[in-house]
Amino acid sequence: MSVSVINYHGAMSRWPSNPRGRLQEAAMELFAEHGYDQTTVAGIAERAGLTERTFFRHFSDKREVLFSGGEELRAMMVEALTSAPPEATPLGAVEAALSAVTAFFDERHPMSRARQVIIDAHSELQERECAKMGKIAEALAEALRARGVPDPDARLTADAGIAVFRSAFAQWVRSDVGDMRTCIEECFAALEKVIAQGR
Amino acid sequence: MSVSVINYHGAMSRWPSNPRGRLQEAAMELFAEHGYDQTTVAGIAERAGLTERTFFRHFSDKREVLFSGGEELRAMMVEALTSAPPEATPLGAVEAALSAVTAFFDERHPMSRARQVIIDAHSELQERECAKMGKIAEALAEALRARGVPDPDARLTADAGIAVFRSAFAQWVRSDVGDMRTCIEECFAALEKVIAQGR
DNA sequence: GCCTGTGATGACAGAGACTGACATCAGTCA
DNA sequence: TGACTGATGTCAGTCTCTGTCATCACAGGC
Repeated sequence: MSVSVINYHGAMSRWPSNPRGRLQEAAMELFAEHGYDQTTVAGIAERAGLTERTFFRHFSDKREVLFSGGEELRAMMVEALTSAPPEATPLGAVEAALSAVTAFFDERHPMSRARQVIIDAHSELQERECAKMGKIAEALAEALRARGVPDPDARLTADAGIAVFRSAFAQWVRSDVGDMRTCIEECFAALEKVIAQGR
Repeated sequence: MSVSVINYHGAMSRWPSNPRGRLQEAAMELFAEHGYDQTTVAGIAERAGLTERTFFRHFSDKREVLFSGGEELRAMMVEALTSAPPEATPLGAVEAALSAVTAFFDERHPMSRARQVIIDAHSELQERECAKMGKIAEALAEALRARGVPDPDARLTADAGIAVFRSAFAQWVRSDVGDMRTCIEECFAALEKVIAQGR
């Protein structure tokens, strides 16, 4: 293979710059065109002008190419929860964490929708998404514990927040307006309502 | 290979009876002895007196050998939710679903603990467990919709129930008494408390 | 301008998960 | 007795993922 492109140093190089991004782009395209399991890692790498081995240096496995943004999201939420005012209730702190990422989503509405279509079509990918949400919930619970909220309250509040997030995201990704903040507010209110109704 | 055992018809057979159970047992043993990723499917099959190919006829993948009980659990919960009195609140119906499986767990405390040790040691398995919980949540949400609860309430109530279940299970599996009903009741109360505290 | 890392990549081999196709065997039923 | 069925074995093959080593571009010191 012999490719010549301007790399991130502005110099000529045999290798294209931003290999991660190129791999993600190639993967999205191929998953959308032929489906997740009809796409091989070798095929993704080839379209990105790289090799299979290099793919696995950038992503721990085939699914991860669709999910590597998750760490950033988690970090934003944990940061917001941690820096919420000390007098905030556990649920208030979780609300702050959710509010902190609304802009992140609103900026990515079309991409999120395309990505969700792919995920919805393959249970392997749904599994990974579920796991990512679980990791975020665990991180939020840990951040609540650091604020002095004991278990099981910390875990329950974090899980409730993630439940709100999931419902809000489902609503947001289907809608055309793409206002994540409103979706979150509505789902928060709905959760409070169904709990207040009692059992 | 030539094995002679009394099969489930009471007759002599070349094949041991209950191949599924034998595979599950062999897998639990090997996972506990050598760890999940140090154990090969061929190794599990060999200990069960079967072949790798037969393993994959009984379980869709390597992880599933630890999780095939999940469908039973889901069915019990959906059944209980569906047959809850029509006047029950959404949260009340979900509580009925959780109550319906407490005995199931109390009967399996030592086995659940051994299984959890294995799962906690491997993120691949945690991912599958998370996905199974997600499937149950989806099934409960669907059962709530069938009772006339619209989204996002149905989804949120189901997710809240699963959050309670997860916290309760974590508490139960660590405790020595093994009273799942009490754990669920406590976590339910804790959830209601943190939500009532407001944001 | 040369020399020497250092980091990213390619090339290659191999283990292990999983699938498809076909053969075999035990039990069943006509 | 013979055909049928269901569960299994056998074998070949694809794909995911890993370890190892060679190569190349770039950076920094001399």
